Amino acid sequence: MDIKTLCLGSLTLGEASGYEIKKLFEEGPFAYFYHASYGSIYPALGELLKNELITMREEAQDGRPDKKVYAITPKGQEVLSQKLKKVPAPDKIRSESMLMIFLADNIDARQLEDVFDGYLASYREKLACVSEPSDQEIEPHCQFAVGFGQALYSAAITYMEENKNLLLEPSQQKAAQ
Amino acid sequence: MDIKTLCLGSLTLGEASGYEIKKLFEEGPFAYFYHASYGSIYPALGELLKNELITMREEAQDGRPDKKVYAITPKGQEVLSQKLKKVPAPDKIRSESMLMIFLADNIDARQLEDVFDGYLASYREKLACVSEPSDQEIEPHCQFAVGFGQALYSAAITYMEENKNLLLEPSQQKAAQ
DNA sequence: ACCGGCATGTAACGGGTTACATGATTTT
DNA sequence: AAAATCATGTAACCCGTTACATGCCGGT
Repeated sequence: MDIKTLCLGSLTLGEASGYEIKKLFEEGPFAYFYHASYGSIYPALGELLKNELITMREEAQDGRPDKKVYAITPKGQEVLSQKLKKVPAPDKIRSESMLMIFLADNIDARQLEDVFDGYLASYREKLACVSEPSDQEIEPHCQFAVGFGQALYSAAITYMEENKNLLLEPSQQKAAQ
Repeated sequence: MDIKTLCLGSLTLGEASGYEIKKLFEEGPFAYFYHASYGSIYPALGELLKNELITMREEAQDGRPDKKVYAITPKGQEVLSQKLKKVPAPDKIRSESMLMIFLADNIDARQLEDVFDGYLASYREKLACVSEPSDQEIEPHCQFAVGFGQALYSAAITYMEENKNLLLEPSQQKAAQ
């Protein structure tokens, strides 16, 4: 499952430009399960267009640069359906923040607190972003995805708030076993 | 933060072989925030050894192949501390399962249910794995990491169980807004 | 005057995965 | 007899990120 599939999939939700697709997975409520940079999205759209899996229409905007609006074709729909037929690969996560917390012995307390606070702040931001009411009507399965993100972020925030002491208390009291 | 840093960091927890490091991030309680394959770990260890950031000792075992046990050197400790000084990059997640759920319109109900069930099962497995009591004494910050994983997995499982209907009910009843 | 947001792209570089190769031993 | 686990390693390949390049418009 590569970025081409991601772009194709995004376009089943409606027309969009490369810029908009990027925002969807960088800032939007769906940022928690996938993301991609311009350097992969624009070339992907180029190839999809070449293979006629999508169409492109240039749209002039006032006060802003033109944009290229892409839409999926029937052929693209078919290819997408085919690509989605295989079993999904297991999740791949890479969290440097958690790695640093895990390796906390090797960093000083000051920095550890910075990492912790930054991580917590990032979750609060993500939660806020995923929680802001959308203007559009949301389909049930998108609602499911959004709610899933909310649930995860909330759990993370709560846990971090309640267990900060485990990490940052100088007197490392241990729970009696 | 690359796999070399990961290996170096792992070795601050104690000596280990490449095989053991892989298991730590593939099966162990820390599988949720990072992982790496042999194809990256073995070369990484090779380079670290070449740079004298780690040492290697071959250990014969009965009934099993020999293994190469690596340990971090003072120089390695220094390099690690240095590498951990920068601000951690934001988390990178790639969940094909959630992407498929998000694109549920493009797959048939039967497969969607398979994806859902598989995803839920994988979370249950992970939770079980992260919850099994360790034989070793755990440092507070490792405890924090383990607890974090538990909290996230639990939240995911609960959410999925309670909202399966959002995704799989044929009668897509919507909540009144 | 400058910065941030909108908008599209490219090219080099690197990093890691996948697949292959090998082999002993234990479990089924 | 086959499959799974332990154990190490290599090499090709590919995908994606980073950084660069460009430019307009609106707000401060």
